[in-house]
Amino acid sequence: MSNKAPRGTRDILPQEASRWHFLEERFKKLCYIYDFAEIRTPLFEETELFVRSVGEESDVVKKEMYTFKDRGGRELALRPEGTAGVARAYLEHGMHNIPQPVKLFYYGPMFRYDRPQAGRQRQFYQMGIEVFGTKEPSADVEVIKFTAEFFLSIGFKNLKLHLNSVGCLQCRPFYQDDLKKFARGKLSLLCPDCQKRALLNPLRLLDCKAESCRELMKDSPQIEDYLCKSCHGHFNEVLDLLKALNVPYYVDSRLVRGLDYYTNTAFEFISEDIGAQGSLGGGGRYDNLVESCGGPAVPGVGMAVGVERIVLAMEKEKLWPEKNEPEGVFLAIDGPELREEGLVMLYSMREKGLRAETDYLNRSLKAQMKFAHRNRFRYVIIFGKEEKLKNEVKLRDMLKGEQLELSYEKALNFLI
RNA sequence: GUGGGUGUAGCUCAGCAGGUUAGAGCGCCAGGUUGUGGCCCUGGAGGUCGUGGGUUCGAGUCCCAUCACUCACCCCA
Repeated sequence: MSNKAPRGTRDILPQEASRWHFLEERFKKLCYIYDFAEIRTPLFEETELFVRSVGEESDVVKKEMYTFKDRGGRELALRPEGTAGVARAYLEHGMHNIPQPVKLFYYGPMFRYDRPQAGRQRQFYQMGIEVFGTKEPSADVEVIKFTAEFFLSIGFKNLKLHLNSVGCLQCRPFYQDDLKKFARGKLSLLCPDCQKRALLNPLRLLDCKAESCRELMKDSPQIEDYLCKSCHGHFNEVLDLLKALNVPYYVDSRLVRGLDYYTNTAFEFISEDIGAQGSLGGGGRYDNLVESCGGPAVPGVGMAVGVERIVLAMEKEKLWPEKNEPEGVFLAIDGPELREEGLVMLYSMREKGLRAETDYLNRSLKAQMKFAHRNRFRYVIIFGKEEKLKNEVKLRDMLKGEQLELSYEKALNFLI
């Protein structure tokens, strides 16, 4: 026992939790406006689901999953991302047989065993949306536009939308091959990581951070020259629609994503000021995902945003509103013999829906006043011997510093 | 998994080159003010100096290990 939250996890204390509520509310409101319906899937799934969808060779599966065997011998894994579980649920409940597209949103914790750093934890929260059942570029745009609107609605003005197409299963292999060939010629000059990438995951060669590698890869083959006709057309239409909708974007031919299921459109919303892990959210199209989970060939497109990263970035950019105004009533009961009568008042205030609180430690009036002030109550009702004799209470406005004497009933009427 | 930085009170940090009872500010509690918050003053509570070894007459201070935090790589939200 160390009395510490496990590595890579942390507590969201009340002050921060209220910020999370704000984000959740905005997200859910937008989902309602865009007609996405909520789905809640389990926090763990069969390990195999993630292996098949996210990809056997991906880092997420190879080294970041929390896997375990339950008492029945089932191989399970805490979900490292949200899409796979939603796709599984889509299949399991035959949602491919209802009118398409099916638009779902989710919200909750994800788990990846990775070394924590700024904006990266082992348990982190994502809010995401998915559109199943259409290949149309307008669906990609729906998801991107939603994300752009979401970030705008919470105050971001400087996020960059990076956009790319990673092609499909037909055209991507040609590109990957040529990229490999290109890299092979310079293998000895590349950094050790890139030497591995050249063999295993050539697309990753494109976004190496080493300056020397960037220089070497400068003249590498470009994905856009390899996109097949349909991928090319798809991508261009996405771009046209974004233009028409005034969503600014930046075509980043080096943008690749780590989850194997992506096809065609890939995008990320990037913040400049929260350190190395600057992606606040991202997503793309996954036309082979449902099929590779053993279902029919249902196309899809979706995205997820990281709550911790958004909170971080909003702090950096000072997007959080100032402390809220004092509100509610604190009932200062001065004298233990008045407690019973006071509590009746307290609960009657709460019945009326007022934020009402009292002291539970038999503290002095002074201490109670201090507490009311610190805890941002707008009013204090003082109920002591003096008031009891006159059958009155004092109602103090903590903001104005004024107070008046009146009956409790009148005070209550004033407050509600 | 790899590398750098950091771990002293609830929080932010001092602690000089190893030397008696470990400090400050903020916060908390109480009093100054016989019932009234904010400002001011006084007092009080609160510390296994991350943990475990080692060096030394003596370790918060030096060494090693370990854990955690942090930043970066890898990768991603």
